[in-house]
Amino acid sequence: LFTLNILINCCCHLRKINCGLGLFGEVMKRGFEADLVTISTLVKGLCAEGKVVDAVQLFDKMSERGFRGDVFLYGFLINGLCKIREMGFALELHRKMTERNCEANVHTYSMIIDALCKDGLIDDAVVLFLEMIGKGICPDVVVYSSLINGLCSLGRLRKAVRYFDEMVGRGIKADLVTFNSLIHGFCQEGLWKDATRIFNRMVKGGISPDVITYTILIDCLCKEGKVGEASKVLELMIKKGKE
RNA sequence: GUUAUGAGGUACAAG
Repeated sequence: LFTLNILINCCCHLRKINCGLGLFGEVMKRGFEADLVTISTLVKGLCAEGKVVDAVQLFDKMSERGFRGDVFLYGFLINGLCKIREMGFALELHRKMTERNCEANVHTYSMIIDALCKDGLIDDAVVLFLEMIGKGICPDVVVYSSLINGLCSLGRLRKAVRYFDEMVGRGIKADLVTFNSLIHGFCQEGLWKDATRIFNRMVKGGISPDVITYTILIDCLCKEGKVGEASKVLELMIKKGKE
């Protein structure tokens, strides 16, 4: 069975999930029982090729036979469903997971919260966020950044800043992605001065801007017609790159 | 011994 699992994994890496499924069928016929790793590997492979629906079906079929998944397997499925924006199914699976005594973790919540934010369903995301805290699961920088990013893309900057402060208040350090999201949010509203202020705060906090940070600022400044400012940022970037 | 140095967050452009 270990051999089978390794072979299936090879198929997945080669993006040949059908070969993996073939092996799986062959071995099942010979009376072997697939285990958690077999199913997880197949599910992951299917999701990687965008065949999320097949992955869910496989999982359901195995579940009928008494198979029990773990948080990781549920995580793979939820990840797949979130990527294709099947949030109804993702939420349902998340609920089922809990019912089956498989506790959700920060990753499963994170994937769902992020996907809801991307769909502009911030309020639903916040419900999940509160539910998570209620269960004693601590949101991390990724969860907060997802919310902040979601709020920023809707232009709800006040709220975004509130979550930022709440996060810092909890002792969670904002990272590069968090700052990039905030800077981008302010830029989108044309508030490039505030964006620059946040940029400076980030640098003071010891976080080095990356190419994305500079792209956000330069893009925004150019679109605002502040080409002079933009070239200053560009120069700064080049100078920093040489340090 | 296997999925597993494992699953989650940010820009522009392209499509």
